[in-house]
Amino acid sequence: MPYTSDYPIFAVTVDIVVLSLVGNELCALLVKRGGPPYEGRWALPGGFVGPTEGLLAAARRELLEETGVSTGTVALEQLRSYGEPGRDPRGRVVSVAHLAVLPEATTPTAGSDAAGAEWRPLAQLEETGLAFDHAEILADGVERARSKLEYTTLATAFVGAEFTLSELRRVYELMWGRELDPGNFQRKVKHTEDFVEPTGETRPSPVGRGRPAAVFRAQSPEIRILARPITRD
Amino acid sequence: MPYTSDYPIFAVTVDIVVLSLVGNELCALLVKRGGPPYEGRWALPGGFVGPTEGLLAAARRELLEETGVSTGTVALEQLRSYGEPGRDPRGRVVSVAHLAVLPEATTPTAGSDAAGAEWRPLAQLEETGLAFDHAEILADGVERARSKLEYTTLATAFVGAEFTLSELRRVYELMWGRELDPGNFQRKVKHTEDFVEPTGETRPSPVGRGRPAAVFRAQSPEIRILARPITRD
DNA sequence: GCAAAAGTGTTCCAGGTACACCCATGC
DNA sequence: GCATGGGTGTACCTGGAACACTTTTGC
Repeated sequence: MPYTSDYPIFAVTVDIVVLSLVGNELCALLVKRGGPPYEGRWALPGGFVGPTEGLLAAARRELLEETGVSTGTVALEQLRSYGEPGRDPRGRVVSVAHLAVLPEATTPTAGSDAAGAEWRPLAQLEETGLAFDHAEILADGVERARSKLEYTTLATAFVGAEFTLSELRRVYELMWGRELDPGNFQRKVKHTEDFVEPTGETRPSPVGRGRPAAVFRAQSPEIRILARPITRD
Repeated sequence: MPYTSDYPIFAVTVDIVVLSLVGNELCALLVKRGGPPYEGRWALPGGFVGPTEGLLAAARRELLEETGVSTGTVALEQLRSYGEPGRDPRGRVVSVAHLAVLPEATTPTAGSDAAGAEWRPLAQLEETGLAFDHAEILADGVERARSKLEYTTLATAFVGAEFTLSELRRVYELMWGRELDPGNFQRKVKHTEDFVEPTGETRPSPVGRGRPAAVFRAQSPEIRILARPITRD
């Protein structure tokens, strides 16, 4: 009985929807629960917020512990909070969910308290496969990411520091499940201010054939609002 | 010492950014704090979430207690959560902020624990006038509302059940601080599906002169996504 | 040369903007 | 009639969609 309070007691956790495109599939970073409740089930990485720790700081710490990712440069933002009574059998727990987007290269390092962390393709998740209300949180995170591709530079968070416009287009195509016209995409992105800038380098096509592609980098490491959106429709 | 826990203890509150257009000014519903901390300062309505109460339910209850508004029909949604350590001198408090929008007609009824609730014009608020971090929360709420006017039917929440298109246009103009072309606004709104529908009535101009305006109602009481946005620029 | 990916040019069209103009009312 | 706000018509322009076409590579 280490903690006492005059107010109704809540525990506060952070859960993180970590998304990446692995191979040609949208994947979430999930951990297999090593103990009850929901032992053996997949869950979002996350954990309790420390008594003197900020919410975003807690999310950064959990992300670091689960993935080993240097979190300074990572796209990480608050998603929303989930606090229905009964969502956690251990007691009244409010979870402040966050959304993170990582480039494909990132390999999860087995975490501290997690039995194992893995990229799991969203297409293969069963409806009831996730612990707690994490399926709902994950769905909300994916929708937020799909939506932010439209009006922010979030797509650059899915690719490495240097990328071709085909790689960037692939992000949109996989996330939206829809093909985009390569020519129009190229022009649109290049003419949108504060989005990408050319490095001057070129890179041969991964399939061998075809003209080498110009290499770009994000104009800014932070995610910014685009002057004109990349429309989804 | 009525409450104990095995996990770090947090208290969870809801705070509500309640916006309305009163006269020709954007106002927030604020309460004057009747006790410490921040005694005598203006604050957002809100309070502790009950042990078995959902977050949205808590926000609804607080809104009802402060304003007497029947909350079934009100535009109310979660905004985001604020949980920096030190934001509340009483201890570690995470606040799940909500955003509500009310029509001008709404009069606040003096609340239970609030010394007094009043519509306060945002333009006249001093930077440091609000308790806690409520100035930041309020600013985030206003920005969310301004943004949601673009791509949802939120504007209808600022006016009564029946309204003219001039009244609706006034919502955009006041919130965005910019005049819109009356003719183009009219056509745009009428041709946007699932936004407004005519009642068949007309209403004389409030200033006496001029052609009477057709009366409309929201196509749906819920706030919906617009097929094509009302652009802000 | 041929296939394929990168990148450019061009045409067409929907929708927004600006603004002229007509309509319906009070005085 | 005149002022005023409601509402429609219209000409112009911008930006996106579709797609033809050129460029640069590997084989």
